[in-house]
Amino acid sequence: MNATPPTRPPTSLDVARLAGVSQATVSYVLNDRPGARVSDETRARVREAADRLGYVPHAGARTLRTGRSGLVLISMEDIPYGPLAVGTLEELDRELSRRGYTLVQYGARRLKGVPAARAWAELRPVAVLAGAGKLNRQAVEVLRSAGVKAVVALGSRPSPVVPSVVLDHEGIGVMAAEHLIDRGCRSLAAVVPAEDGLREMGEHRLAGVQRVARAREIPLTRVDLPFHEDGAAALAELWRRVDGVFAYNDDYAMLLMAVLGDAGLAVPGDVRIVGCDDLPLAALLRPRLTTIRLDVSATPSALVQRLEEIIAESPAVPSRIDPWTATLIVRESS
Amino acid sequence: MNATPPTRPPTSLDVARLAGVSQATVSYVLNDRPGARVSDETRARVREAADRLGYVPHAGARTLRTGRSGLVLISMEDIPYGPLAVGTLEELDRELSRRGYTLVQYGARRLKGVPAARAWAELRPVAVLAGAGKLNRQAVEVLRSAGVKAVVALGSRPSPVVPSVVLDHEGIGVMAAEHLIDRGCRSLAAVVPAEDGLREMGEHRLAGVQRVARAREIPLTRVDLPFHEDGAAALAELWRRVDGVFAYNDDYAMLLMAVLGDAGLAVPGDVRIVGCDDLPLAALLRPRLTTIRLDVSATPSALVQRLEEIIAESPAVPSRIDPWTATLIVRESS
DNA sequence: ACGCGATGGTTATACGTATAATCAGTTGAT
DNA sequence: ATCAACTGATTATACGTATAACCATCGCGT
Repeated sequence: MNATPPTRPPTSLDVARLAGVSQATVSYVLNDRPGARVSDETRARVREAADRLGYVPHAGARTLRTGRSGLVLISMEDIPYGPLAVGTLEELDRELSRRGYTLVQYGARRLKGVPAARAWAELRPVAVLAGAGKLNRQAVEVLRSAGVKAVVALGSRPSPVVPSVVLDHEGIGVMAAEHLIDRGCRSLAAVVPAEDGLREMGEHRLAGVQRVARAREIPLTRVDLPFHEDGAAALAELWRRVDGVFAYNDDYAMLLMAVLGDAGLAVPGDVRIVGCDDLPLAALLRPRLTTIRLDVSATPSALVQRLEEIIAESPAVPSRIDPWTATLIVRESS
Repeated sequence: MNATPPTRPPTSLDVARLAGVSQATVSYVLNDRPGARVSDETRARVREAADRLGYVPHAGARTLRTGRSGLVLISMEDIPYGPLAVGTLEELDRELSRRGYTLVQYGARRLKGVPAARAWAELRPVAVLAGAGKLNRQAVEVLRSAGVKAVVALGSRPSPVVPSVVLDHEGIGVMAAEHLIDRGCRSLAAVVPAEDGLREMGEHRLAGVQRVARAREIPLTRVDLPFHEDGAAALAELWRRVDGVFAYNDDYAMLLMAVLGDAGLAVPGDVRIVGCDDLPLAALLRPRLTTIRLDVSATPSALVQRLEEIIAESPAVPSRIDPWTATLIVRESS
């Protein structure tokens, strides 16, 4: 059954023997170490031997020897999966590997705080990007003492202890609320998704709406909504008491518009609605959906450059990176 | 600026010194090695010392010593991101870590074949799950010779060389086509998304439709569609020539329904439409959308168990795992 | 003839861990 | 009183790599 007998993977010493040189020479050649004096002929012999054996260096042994791993760890759980995040991640990967780093997504979803930090620290990465929620002071300390140069928080709010990539959900809520109030709304509602992965982001967007509503003295109703027809329909009376809704995103906005239509309420006549994400589909609805578009603001190259600065200085003080900008796109639903 | 001076991370030897024992004892205690005879008192002292120092084992050194890494690598690029995949991945992670493995998503998006395999092999993982497209025979050979026990392909078609997790897009196309023809359609169209991440899956779903259409002698038009209103509207005459469309997924189906409505065509009267994914939103449209729902068929625990079998036997012959089952949900649009 | 700087390598070592092999005490059986 | 068996540790080593330090050979100017 087994195609290959369980033979040991070839090492640099095996390559050396086949090429008739010392192991050190193999290392010098394959790493193209500047300053190493090896003849072109020997270089060729070594490369040839490595090829024939299918030699692949042992990353663990290398990090053990050098003390560095070039690994950049990112925990996925706080990343909102969508074309935006996936695309950015892909470019980030490309850019990092161009500079000799290796981007690796390491779940550890169930862990946070020190246990999560210990799991990451085992790999001796050079940088860790993780949700702000799992990077408390002690966790950062664990990473630091394991030699992690850059600890960067990802989250809706900047971390008080380390540099942060801030996904500014609060700003989205602010933008939506100000628009609705400017349009004349005097009683607002804001949707918070009931789904696990979305709720937290919903809370942060809500917080933005809240801030504006309070400042301009407009009543605000929080609506915890599961993504079902029933959930929204059950709140029929609520929709009669408000004249403006921030629906969290376009999907929920479309759900709401369907329900409101069934309930005999006119959009935007009775209720104004704002979504978020600028889904192509949202522009096709009647009325066309007002939404907030998010664009990546920093090029991956700039992001990685900033990361390298952080690696170099490994600052333990907060600073802020804003990876996207929000733009209001006014259509017909508001 | 630097919070901590660049001091070396603590090693098991540091722990040993603080606890007043040998390094070997530390290893025995912290790994709970059965058969190791260490008094409870010493155990406590070692644990205490490890805690105080914030000791975290060096995964690279451990891998070097033991020859195994417990790392399970999965390449993300061929995974269609959505609630289904993300949820499955999360449970997979949980289940694997329960058994002492570490799931890691390693991009290497830009690479395929041998170069990709070399990048993965450096980490000396115990298993690699990657898109069937990047696992040619030589790549598998590289992984094998680097000690990778289980090589598993992910893709729409089973790999001819290794066990595969088959995301059966073709089956989806078959299901949609048979339904439409059974409903009386005599001229079909199938949408293939023009977006990079989706096109390939679209082609496979199309292949399923094609097979059925050919067998039942029904003409079929392939429609390469970007996700814009314009894209679909530009094909206005096309929609008059067909009476059944498989729209690739619910998003495209909704796009189509909007466009067809504007063009004065009735659904399902003039054109029948089938989507896929069973989005909650799709059930709210008028007419309600007929769709295909995908459910994970194998529990993560069963999947991991199968993976462990593969690790144990490391077979180099194809076999097949079907991670989902498809169910047709007939509503009003067909 | 001699030293001397290149040239083209080699030898030796350390990184942190797991584990086989060994050893010093202590206990218990005869 | 003696030896075997057990307890609770220690010593020594190997894993694969990178790199500092060393060494042999050669060409060449004086």
